[in-house]
Formats: sequence, C-alpha cells, structure tokens
Amino acid sequence: MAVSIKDIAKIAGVSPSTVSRALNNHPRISEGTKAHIQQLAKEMGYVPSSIARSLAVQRSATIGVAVTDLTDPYYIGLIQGIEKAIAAHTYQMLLNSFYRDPDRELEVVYDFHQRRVDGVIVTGSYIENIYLDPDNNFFKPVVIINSLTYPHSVAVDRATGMRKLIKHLIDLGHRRIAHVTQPRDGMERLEGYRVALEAHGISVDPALIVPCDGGIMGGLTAAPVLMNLAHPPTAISCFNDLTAIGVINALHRHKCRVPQDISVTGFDDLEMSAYYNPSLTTVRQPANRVGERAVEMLIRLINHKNNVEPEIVQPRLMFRDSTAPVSLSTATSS
Amino acid sequence: MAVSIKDIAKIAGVSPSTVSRALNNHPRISEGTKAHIQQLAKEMGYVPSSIARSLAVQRSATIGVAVTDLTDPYYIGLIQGIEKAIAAHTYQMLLNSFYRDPDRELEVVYDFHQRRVDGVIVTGSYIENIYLDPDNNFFKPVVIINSLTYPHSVAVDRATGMRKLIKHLIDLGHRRIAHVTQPRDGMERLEGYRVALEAHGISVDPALIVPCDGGIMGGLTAAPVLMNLAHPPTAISCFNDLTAIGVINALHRHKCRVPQDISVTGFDDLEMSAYYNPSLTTVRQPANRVGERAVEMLIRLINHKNNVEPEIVQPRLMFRDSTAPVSLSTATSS
DNA sequence: GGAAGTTGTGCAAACGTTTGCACACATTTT
DNA sequence: AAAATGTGTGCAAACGTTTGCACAACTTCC
Repeated sequence: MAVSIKDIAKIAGVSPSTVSRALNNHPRISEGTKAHIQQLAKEMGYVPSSIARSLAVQRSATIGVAVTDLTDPYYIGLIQGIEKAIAAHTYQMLLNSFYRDPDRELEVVYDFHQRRVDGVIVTGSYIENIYLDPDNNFFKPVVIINSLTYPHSVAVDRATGMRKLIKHLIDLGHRRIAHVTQPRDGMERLEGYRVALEAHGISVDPALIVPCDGGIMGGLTAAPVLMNLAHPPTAISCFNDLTAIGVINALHRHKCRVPQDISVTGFDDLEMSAYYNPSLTTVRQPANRVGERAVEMLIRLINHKNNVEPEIVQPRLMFRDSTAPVSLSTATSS
Repeated sequence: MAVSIKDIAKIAGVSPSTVSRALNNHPRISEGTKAHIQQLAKEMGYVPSSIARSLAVQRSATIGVAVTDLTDPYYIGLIQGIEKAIAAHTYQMLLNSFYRDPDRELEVVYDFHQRRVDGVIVTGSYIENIYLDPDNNFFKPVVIINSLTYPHSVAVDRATGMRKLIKHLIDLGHRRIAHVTQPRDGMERLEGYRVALEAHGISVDPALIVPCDGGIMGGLTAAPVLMNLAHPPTAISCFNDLTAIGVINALHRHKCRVPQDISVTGFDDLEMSAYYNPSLTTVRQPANRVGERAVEMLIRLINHKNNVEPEIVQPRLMFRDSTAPVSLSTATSS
C-alpha cells in the first residue's frame, strides 16, 4: 500500500535502480536527478522499507536483548546502558524478558534468530551450553552478561565484591554474619561470602544462610528466620539492595535498629540506595557500563573483529550508614 | 547463507511452495510429505526468516514502543506490563527511549515506520499533533499513554489523583502546602493541586511552587528552597516518589522529621515506596495495567476493530506514614 | 580522429517467503 | 459412464529493496 521505490520511478520516468541510488546518495547519479527524486520522494510521503532492505542486504540492524527479569531494578540499569549504546550505533533493540525460565529463554532467542537479528545479548543465561554448541541453529554472535565461562561475555566480579563486603563487616568486629541468598543467581556471591569467612577463620554456619526470592518480599521473610535463631547474627549480608530493604523493614518491625543493633548490607547500589534510610552499605555493580561494554563487544563481533576477550569489571564498595561496628551489648550477649 | 526453503525443496525433490505449506501445516499437503519435510527441516537446521515472511505477508508482528525516559522507575512498570502483553500476543517489542526530546521522539517513530512495525505505543508524547496529522507518513496505528486529547489513548487521571491527595493534606489540617513540580510533564498534577486548594478557599502562593527535574536530585534541591522561605510549608507534595525521597533526605539534613515536623507526599507508588522509611503516602499509578491496556487497545486497532474508546484509569490513594496531622508547633508558628 | 576514461542510467537477478491459480489424478456422486 | 468433487502438488508472481554488469553518451588525451 505504502509508496515504494517503483512508484517514484514511474512518476519520475526513471528506473527503480536510479531511484534507489538517488536516495542513497550514490556518487554516479547526477545532482539534478538526485534532487528531483529526493524531492519527489518527500512529496509522495515515501518511507523506505527496512524489511525489504534487510532482505536484500542480509542484515537487519537489530540486536536482540534477553534479560533475566524485567521486574528487577538492577536490570533496568543494564537496559539503559544497552539501549543508549545500541541507539548510538543506529541499531534497534528487540527486548524480551524470560523471567528466569530456561525454556522461555530458548524461545526468545530462537525468535530473535527467526527475525535475523545481527546479534544477541543475554543476561544471566541458563542455557549457555546451547550457545556454545557448534551446530545449534544460531549463526549470529551472542554476548552473555555475567557469565564466567562463556568466551564472549562481560561480567561483574561479584564473588570478589561480596568477599570484600564481608571483610568490611569482619573488620567492624562482626563474627556472626548471615547471608540471604538467591539460589538461582546468587552462587557467586555466596561463594565470596564463604571465602571471606574462611579466610578469617570463621566457620560457616549453615543456619545463617537463608534463601530468598531476590525481591523485597524475600528480605521480609528471611529476616525473621534469622532473628528467631537461638544465636542470631549481628550482621546480615543480602543478595541485593531490594532484599536488604526487605530485611531492614522486617528488623524495624522486630524493634531492631539498623545499624545500632544490627548491620545490613545490600548488593547492586540502586540509585535509591544512597537515599534510603539508613543509606545502604552495598557493592556497586556498574550496570550502565556493563550494558554499554556488552554492546560494544557485540558490535565488534558483528563486524568480524574477532579479537574479543571476555571482560571482567570490578565492582566498588560503597560504605554507608547501614553498617556499624558490632554493638557491645549484642556481641557480648553471645 | 542459512538454509532456506529452496534448499529443503531441492533435497526433498519437491517445490518450494510445497515446503512452505508443509511447514505451515497447510491442510492440502499429505501427511507423508509433511512429516518428511518437517523432519528434513529439523535436520538441516532450518530457521524460517521472519524478514522474508514479513515482506510477503506485509506485517511484521512487531510493535514499536517509545518511552519518555528509561531512567525513571515509573516507566519500568509500564514497560513490564507492555512487554508481558506483547509477548502474550506473540508480537515482538522494539524499545526506544527519547529522553524527553521531541526531535528524538520523531526520529524513533520514523524509524519504527521504516521497520514497518504493525503499531506504535508512545508514552507522554511531545508531538501528538503529528500523529493526528492525516497526511503524515505514519500509516500504522498509534496508542499514546497518558494523553488527554489523543483519540487512542489510555491515561491515568493524575489531576484527580493529585486533587485527592491535597485534600487529604488539607483534611489533616495543613494550610501551607507546597508543590514540587516538573515543568515538562507535571502540568496535570499542578492543576489538581491548584483546584484542590481553591476548592478549600486556600489561595495559591507561587512561592510554594518550585520546579525540579523529576528525580531524586530535584527533590534534594527543591526542599531547601522551601524551608528557607520566611513562611515555610507544613506539607510538601511532590511530582513523584523519587522527588519525595529527595525531599525527605534534604529535610533530614535540615533536622526536620517526617512526618512529625512536616508531611511529604509522593506520586506513582513505586514498589519500594511502601518500604521506604517513612513509608510514603502517595498515589498509585497502576503502571502495569496501563501498559497492558495500551497493548490490548493497539492490537484491536491493528486488527481493524475500530470501536476503541480512550480509556481513563483512576489512580488510588495510598495513605502511609509520611503524612500526619499538622503539628501544633509548626502550625501556630505561622 | 581514434583510444581511453568518465559519467549517468537501466536490466535483471537476488534476498526468502507466501499464495492464487492451474492441473493431474483419484474418488465420489448421479 | 459421465460429471462433479476432492486431494496433492507445482508455477509464477508478488512483497520492496540492492547491486553487479552492461552500455550509451560525453570528455579528455595523445
């Protein structure tokens, strides 16, 4: 229905190829015809069809992005970075969330390939092995965010981040340090937690490790479990800032003050965390930058610059008001 | 490069049309050939090309979504709703932010049309008149979120929301009520503020209306301006939850307690707002649902069900701990 | 004044599907 | 036994671009 190159050609009395070249500023088209045709195109309300163009040139100028969970504010930062970088390179972004479901992840990526995206970015993949399989049907480059094993990846070193965070708590005098973990995506952090404790000769007490869903709710339900322990912790390290907020809320209901009675740490450093009350001690995952770097890497792959190395970015500790030296009363009550 | 229908046809010894029909489960293809061809397709790693298909059938099964600001958590809720609904209808989503720049908005939408999306959703458009222009080049349906004038829109009635919120403050005894506004997108709320005051015979004091950027920063800078007034407010109504959080932080630095010394209200009801400290009195914009409804509306338009009416959804007040009756000390000091 | 180069345009194939129409053969109906 | 209907498949055009190749006309050079 829409006006096509042929329509313009007919009216201008030239061939479609000439119109195509005129619109693309081909050097061998005379200035006269160029001007005329461009004028005509404007008048006729011509809007080129990327679809047809993609078919002809065999590239779609589109990148597929599959994220773990659109609900989690952390991924928002990532998407921001990705969106900006993609737009800067004049690509478009197809966005999908797979909500931690491996089957859905596969569906999404398969659909991306049907649509012939030029490349794919996925966060926290559950099916890395499929991308690695040399004869899957996915012939386009894939960059995985936060993978430790995939060759084309950019990852935050969360284990180290968590290790340093726990060390901070230990330095403050804490010995009974709990960890609220998220079983699916929290293994790295849990590992950092363990390593830090062991490095300081503190044995890991399984009772102090409780699972959660990674949201505020998770924190709300996890905290009471810990506080009802015969021997409760003096500090709680959380899977992310959201759980930390949940934990703090639950503690307040228990009439526990943060940080006077108990210290709490987050992970992510959401924009709001610095302005929470108390402001959150946490680990900054530079989500924006990770997103950008992932796009840069992907575009290099798309352009067949194959000398790409996995990137690991170090997070940064943000010491704020939700942690304090262990209180004497609590510490000695143990 | 990838295997095409023709490749399969050659190997199967049939025509490409037969292959196409076999893969699409056309009734007039014998079960035998169907099975054979589908088997073959799997073995050869065939992935159909949506691009070619789109060209042939003249629809892309894609919806373009242009949002005001990807940075604002409010829009995240919207995008979640949109993403879910789009996926449920087996469309794909092209996502772009135009960061409050009308020129960029136009670019984005133009690009959507080049890519022949089947429809477009835009939030808080700055160029509604262009979509209304009967001979623009945009031949596909557009749904605008939060427009009061566009015929195909779903909007939250923010004026009413704000009006009720201010009434709540007045009922609590407040008379000097400030409003932190966002000049670009906050006109409706400002209007609600004005109407509420006037309805209660309180004159609008321009000194109590201060602009901000709509983020935490905006709140941080706006609050001191208000508190340094000769005659400061006893309540501050904010453009959104983020500014409210900024305002509360600034107040704390001024040794003002919320809500004992001063009440603060937000707008949006972010997930976190119920768990802020103090929990925020605010107006819930049901972002998820608005997103969903917009998609439903758009899809009806795409399917030429033209009986669509603009939808207005009423927000809901959430009374929480950041507001309290006006304190006697402050009130009488006036 | 012929060879060589330059400039501007057109032809036609290609990209990978879908689909109306035609047709051959088999089956059922009258 | 002829006619009508049903079943399975192929032909070829269409969707809207891009682009290698060819070619004519015009310049420039020796």
